[in-house]
Amino acid sequence: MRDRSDARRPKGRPRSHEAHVAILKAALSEVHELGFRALSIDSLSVKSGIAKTTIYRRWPNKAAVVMDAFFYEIGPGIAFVPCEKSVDSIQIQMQALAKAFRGKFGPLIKALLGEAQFDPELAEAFRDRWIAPRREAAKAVIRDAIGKEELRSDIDLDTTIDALYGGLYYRLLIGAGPLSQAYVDDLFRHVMGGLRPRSRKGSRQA
Amino acid sequence: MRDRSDARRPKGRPRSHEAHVAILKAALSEVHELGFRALSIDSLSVKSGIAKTTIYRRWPNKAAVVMDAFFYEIGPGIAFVPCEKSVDSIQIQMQALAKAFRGKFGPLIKALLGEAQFDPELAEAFRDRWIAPRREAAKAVIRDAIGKEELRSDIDLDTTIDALYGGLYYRLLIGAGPLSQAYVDDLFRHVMGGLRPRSRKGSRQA
DNA sequence: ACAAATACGATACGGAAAGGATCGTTAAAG
DNA sequence: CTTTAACGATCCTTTCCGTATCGTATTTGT
Repeated sequence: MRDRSDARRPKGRPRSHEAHVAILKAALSEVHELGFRALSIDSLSVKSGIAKTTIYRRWPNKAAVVMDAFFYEIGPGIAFVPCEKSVDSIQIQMQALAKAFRGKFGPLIKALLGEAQFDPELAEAFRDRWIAPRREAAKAVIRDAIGKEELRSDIDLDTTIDALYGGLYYRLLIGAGPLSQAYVDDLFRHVMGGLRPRSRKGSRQA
Repeated sequence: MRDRSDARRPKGRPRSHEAHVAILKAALSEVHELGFRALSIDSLSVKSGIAKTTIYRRWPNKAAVVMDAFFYEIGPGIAFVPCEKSVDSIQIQMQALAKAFRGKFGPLIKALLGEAQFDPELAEAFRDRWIAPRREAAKAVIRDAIGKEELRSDIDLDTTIDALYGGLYYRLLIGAGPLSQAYVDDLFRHVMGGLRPRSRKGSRQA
């Protein structure tokens, strides 16, 4: 009996999906209750009831497990909701991201980014799977906003994103102040001021 | 014989300054050559010739050692140089910081900030010793700039700093693009646009 | 000169965790 | 019923952490 998928199943015993999910769930509960540092492959093995060797067959280290667990839990993630004014869509998404940072995903993202400072593969995976898709979505919204003349036409998309979101990650990682709703609005307003087209000519920069 | 310092020396054998410096130098060479993760108290002990017990008498863990080593090496750090236009002073300082990030201090700061995600005491020390002094200096310059009407008078100092520097730390820690000179100028211009006083009235935000 | 206080070096120890190796068992395909 | 590959159980080595012990060295106070 073959699977209905087009790629036919390889020969031997297939990997257990139950085991996969059990490990991810164990990773989530451990990382939320005890934190990333206290989590170990050994503890995951005990908690999930899956042998340590099996975990090592699938992931190279605990950071990779937690990364998968993170995406397993967050699913499609924080998306942009369309608004009449595209800049509103950006602001709302920034608030949603900040809210996620304040909630249970904050410590998780902090841990993954912290660990990524020592693990190039983890860093690349984080960029590819978390950062890049959101940046692409943001670019589309910014392009829309430029098209509607809500933003200046001469801005650089990547720099714009960095200016808007840099402060959020800065506060998350450095903790120089709360990631409150008011702060996000402040940050948005401060940066936005320079991104809008000048309503009058003059005041050109050097 | 008592020291010339006003606070009289305590009774017993004083701590060895040579040992102190030897450990910091060993920490620097290890962290630059092998990286933070490969460094251990044991390896520091071997490299410096100082007993492990002595190291533990002075620092709680390797992160604290590396933190002290970092400040030992960077000394007064990256300061603001006065300019005729205060905003130029900010831009120059941002370039200097980015240059430090690109150089040998980049990996060091990455490691300290990465580790700080798991070590609240380290995070606090990093904020108090690295972040806070620079933010204070930046605030003084921004106040000057506001006084000279190079910047709007209604901006918030903290938010302004976050908007300007958030992108730099974002790129350092997430690595979504190079920290090039051109990037820093771009970031500065993008954010600055909204921080300058409007030369004409109108275009007020909601 | 001598006692008290304290740092230093050497050594040993127990524990946690990483990461790999072995091997008998189990679930699929042909 | 054979082949293939995953699984679970177990063992192992290595590294590092952090602490404890103890004899030695250096300083202050009397």
